[in-house]
This record gives sequence, C-alpha cells and structure tokens, in this order.
Amino acid sequence: MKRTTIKDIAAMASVSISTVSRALKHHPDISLAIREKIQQLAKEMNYHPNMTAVQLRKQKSNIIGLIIPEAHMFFIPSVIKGISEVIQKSNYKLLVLLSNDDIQQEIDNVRICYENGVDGLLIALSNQTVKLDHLQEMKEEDTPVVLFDKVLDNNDFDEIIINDAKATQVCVDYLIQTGCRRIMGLFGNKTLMMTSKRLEGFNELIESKKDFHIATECHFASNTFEAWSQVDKAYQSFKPDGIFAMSDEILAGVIPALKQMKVAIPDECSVISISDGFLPKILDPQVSYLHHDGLNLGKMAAHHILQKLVSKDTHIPHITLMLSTQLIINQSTKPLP
Amino acid sequence: MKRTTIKDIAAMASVSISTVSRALKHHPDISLAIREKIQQLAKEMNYHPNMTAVQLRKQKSNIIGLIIPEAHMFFIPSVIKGISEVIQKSNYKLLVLLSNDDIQQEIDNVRICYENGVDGLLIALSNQTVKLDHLQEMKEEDTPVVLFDKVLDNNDFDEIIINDAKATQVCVDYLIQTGCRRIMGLFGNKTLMMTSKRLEGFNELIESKKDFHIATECHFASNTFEAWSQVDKAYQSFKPDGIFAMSDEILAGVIPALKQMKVAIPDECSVISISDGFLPKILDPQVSYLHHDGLNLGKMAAHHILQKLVSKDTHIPHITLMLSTQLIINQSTKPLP
DNA sequence: AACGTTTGCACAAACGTTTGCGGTTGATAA
DNA sequence: TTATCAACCGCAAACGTTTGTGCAAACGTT
Repeated sequence: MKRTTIKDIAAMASVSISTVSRALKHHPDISLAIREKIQQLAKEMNYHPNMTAVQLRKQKSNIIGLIIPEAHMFFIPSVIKGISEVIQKSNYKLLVLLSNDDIQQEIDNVRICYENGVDGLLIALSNQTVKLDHLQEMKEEDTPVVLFDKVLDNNDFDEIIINDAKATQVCVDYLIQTGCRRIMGLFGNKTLMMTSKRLEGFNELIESKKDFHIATECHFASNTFEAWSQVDKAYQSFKPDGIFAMSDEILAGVIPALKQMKVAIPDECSVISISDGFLPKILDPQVSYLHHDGLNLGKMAAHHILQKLVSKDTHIPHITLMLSTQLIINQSTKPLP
Repeated sequence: MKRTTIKDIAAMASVSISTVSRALKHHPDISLAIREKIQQLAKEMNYHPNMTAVQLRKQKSNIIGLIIPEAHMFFIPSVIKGISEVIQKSNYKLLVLLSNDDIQQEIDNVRICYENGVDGLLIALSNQTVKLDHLQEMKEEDTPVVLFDKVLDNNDFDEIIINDAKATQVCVDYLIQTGCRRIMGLFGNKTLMMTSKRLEGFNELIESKKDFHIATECHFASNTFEAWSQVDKAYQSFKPDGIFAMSDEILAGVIPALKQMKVAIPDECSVISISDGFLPKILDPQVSYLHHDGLNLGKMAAHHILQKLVSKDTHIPHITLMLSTQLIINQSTKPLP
C-alpha cells in the first residue's frame, strides 16, 4: 500500500496541494472551515509527512550526527543516554556511526553525515586521529561541530571535556595524602590525547611533590585485560602501595588482578580511579573515584550543539567547556590522616 | 559556501545534468572521454551527492531504524556494536532512538522511523509494550521489522532471541547438580516477557526435580541496586545456598551484596547467571554463567534484516531465531560431583 | 459608485537527484 | 544513395514538500 501524500489529500478535498500544506500547519491564510476539513481528512487517510521531501525542500534535516570510536560498556552508554535525552526532546534525531578507532572509518562516517545533511555533528575522535581536516568541510558550511570526550589539542572546534590533568592530580594527590609512596599510574591507549593529558598531570604532580620522594611507574593498557596483566607484572617487581586507574575500563582490570594475588586493599595497596561511578560501587572493596559524569557530559554536548544550531552568529571563536568533577571516597583508599 | 551539485558540474562541463548523473556512475551510455572528464571535475569541485535528494527520488533511504528501551552498560553496547558492524559494512546507516521504557516514546519513535523512510526497523521493546499495533503500519508497507532481545509472544514479526526458559534451566540445573537445595531466583522487571519466560523455565525445572525437595524463592528487581537489597533481605530469612541471577544487571547487585555480608562464595552460597560474559570475569570470585552473546545477537539481527531487504519475497511467514548459548563454569559455583 | 483592502485560495518554482524516452550524429551495410 | 543501427547525449518528468506571488471575490470606505 502506498503512503498517502499531501497530493492525495488535495485531490480528496478538491483543493490545491499548497492549501493542504498550509492547512496542516494551521496557516491563517486558510479559512477555518477548510483547515478543519483537511486536518480531519489527514487523520482519516492516515497521512504522515515525508520527511525526506521536507528535508530536501527546507534544506534542513533535524538530524544530528553522532560519531563514536567504539561501543563498549564504559562511559559511552551514559553519554549516549545524555545526548539522546536532550536531542529527542528537541525534535532532533540521531544518526549514530561507529568508527572502531579507525581513522578511515571516521573519515567515511563524517562523509556519510555530510551527505545525509546532518544539521550538526557530535564526535568523539578515534585514537588514530591526529588532525581534523575531515571536519573542515562541515565547518565551511557552518554546520556546527562539537568534539567531546576524545578530542585533540589546538583545534578550532568547540569541545566538551574535563580537565584531565587536574582530575588525575586530584586522585593521585589523595593517594599521596593518605600515605602512598610507591604509586603506579595505569593509563589507557597511549595515542589518545586524553591519556597524554592525564599522564602529564600525573608527572607534574609527582614533580611538585618531590619532597615526598614518591616512586612511580606508569603503564599503558588498551583494554581491561591488558590492565590486568600490567598489574600482575608490576606487582612482581615494583610493588606499588597505590594505583591510579585512569578509567573504568582500566579499573575493571586492576581490582581483579589485586584480588587474585590476595593483595589487601587498601592496606597493602590503595586504588583510586577516574570513573563514571557505577563500577566502583559493585567492586569489592568499593573504589574511591573522581566522578566523571558521562550522562552530564552527553547532555552538555547536546545542549551546546543545539544552542549553536539556533544562534547562527557564525563566528564566535571556539570554546572549550570543562565539566566539573567530584571526588568520591570509598574503601579502596585509606582515610585522610 | 554552497555545496556543489550535479548541476554545477553540468554547467562547468557544458553537458546536461543527466549526463553528469550517468557519468558519475559509470553508465556505458556516456563516452569514456566525457565520463573521465566529469569524474575529474567532480573531484576538483569537491562534489558529493545529496543523499536526501537521492532518497526522495529513489524512494529508498539506506537507513535502518534502531529502537532500544534504554542505553545502559549491560548487553546493549554489545548488541549495538554487532548491529552497527554489519549494517555499516552493507552501506546502511543507523537511526538510533531510545524509548526509555516508555510506550508512548516507543510509538513516537516508530513514527519517526516511518516518516524518515527507514528501509527496515530493528526494535527491542519497552517493558510497557503489550501489543504491536504501532508496528503494523511498517508491515503494511513491506518495511521489514525485526524484534530482538525484548520481544512479545504470539506476534507475527520476526524475532531474534534466546531460549529463555532453557537458558534458565541450564543454569539452575547446574546449581542443583552441584548440591544447592535452597535456590533463590532473582529476576528483572516483572513486566518483561523475557522475565516471565525465564521464571517459567525456573519453575518448570524445579517442578521436574521435585524429588530433590528444592526450596525456592523468587524475587524481582528492576536494577542493580534493587537486586542488591533483595539479596540482603533474602539472606535474613530464606538463606539461599544458591542464587540464579537472570542478567548482568542483576548479577552486579548479587555479588556485592553477598560480599558485604561476608557470605562465602560458593561454599555458603553458589551464584550463577545469564550474562554477556564480561562482568563475570571481573567479579570476585569469577562467576559461572550461561553466555548470552550480545555481539552475536546484534550481528544476527542485522544480517537477518538485510536479508529481508534483498529478498522481497513478501510473505514468508514470520520466523523466530533462537540463538545458541554456552555454559561457562567459574569459581562462583562448586564443581560437578 | 468607484476605490482600496482583506480574505482565501491556486499556480508554479524550487530543493537535487534518477531515468525513460527521444533525437542527433556518424558509420556500416544493402 | 538510402536505409539501418549503434553510439552518445539531452529533455523532461518524477519523488513530496514549502513558499513567494498572483488573482478573484468579498468587504469596507468615502
């Protein structure tokens, strides 16, 4: 069965299609009588607009592109939820593309968004991405682009992130304050800017606290199980008394590793993490963490892009929005002296 | 800057737009000379097709709608990954809508998919959904619809699921075989068909094993922390020696609850779960589970809908695809005698 | 009664493609 | 020479909307 179009209604009501179009959106040019008749008819005939045609005519899709490097269980779901929540409320739709941490796929995805006429683009970069040429095209057409979570330094796009260095320092500082002197930093994929920022923060803090003579060792793991084995190895040589996990994915490897080796947490080794907040609650013991709120980040990113969508004041210089965070202390660390 | 269209190229090359259109897709009607010239020109002018126009003209969007009840960290990410993987490879795109377990939002989402001319629809139902009238419209236009994970009984849509009753029985049977005689069943949201199927399976098995005189108690929890407190309560009265958790989300509450009460696993109480497989590995002790593979489910669902998309043999009666599963034994249960 | 002003609707172009058909070449065969 | 036939390309309609403009009738004003 073919869908009914505005044209069918027009024929049925013996009016022109323009009249139907206007009547359906309560245009005052059309008499009340006809307006109601057409509305009625539209219902009866089960009419629903063809958005593709509307898009073409209006040159606007009400679609936001969302490109993420991967769909895994940490952080991303919260972000998607946050984004989706505000996007859907605002009558926009989400075209979701995964780039699988592959630069070529990311480029392709941007192209797909472009070709499908998205009104805006939200993107978390792949860990292979080192420049943003593929986003210029969007920019040149004044399609708002907002980077979130996984970003790059020195670009001229808006970005929503946290202060990575500071977040790390808050965590590590807490370890130091509670007596840790042999601290292991466990980070994510080396190629991520997020990783280097957090690593920098780590080193900076250690440097500033050199009076405490902290011994450190930093490692990188690109997934939970790599983190797990890194902890295993570190425990056979370095023997940390405190571990900083840069993310949930890392944390998920740290705790099981320690438990398997029967290391007492926090007595023999404290653990602290940057986290979305769920995992720390279900691990044993519950983990202290700096709360990096994915839901909120998603909402912020969405709000921001919607705002850019309405205020087409083309050239406000780009803005970097730093989300606030909060330190939550649980049993995986000792109390402050 | 305006995007270059086929028309611009036509003007530039002094040919008609139809020639450009054909040249760009290597149509043999166009001489090689012109074809190459136009391809070249298209590159130089940075031409990219306007998919909206193509959609309108071809009456095909290459978009698959994906509607899910919620974006949380369990199961869904794997499914999305699986779906996305095969969808993207096949040159389709994913319009993702969340219904937040709200029937009205689900209906709205289906409408959005319809209006945007998706070529197919993948949907996991909200827990409020009790009938599928809102999907009929799609069906009547021969738009393939595939239900997955969260489905309904007695419908005439294709569905990709696991054998819930059987899966449950495998788990519970293992508990019984390893000596458990006081078994607590902890299930998800009562309104889900998945829940009732698993509950049925549970009861059926217990009934069939009545010679063993198994004491049981079943509870329902709609999230991790409800599950947690259910276990707390149960342990003050029923005192199970085996717990079956119907999902990762439930399991995430069970283990911490037991650990907090210092219950020895599996000595005092065994734990088994239906799971996607990640969580059981990072909990302490590692949990035995029936592997319900989200990634695979996603792939299957996507493959199936793509296949329906090509073979437009309209009326094959609907099919229910049961995914295979596998029991993985870890330390949260005792070994078989 | 002549004029301007609303009111209410239809016409047609436009958005960027695809595609059936028809027409113009030049070459080949009869 | 004429008929035949590829080879090659353009015309125009179509997909379903939105929207600027035009036009007729009805109304109100002197």
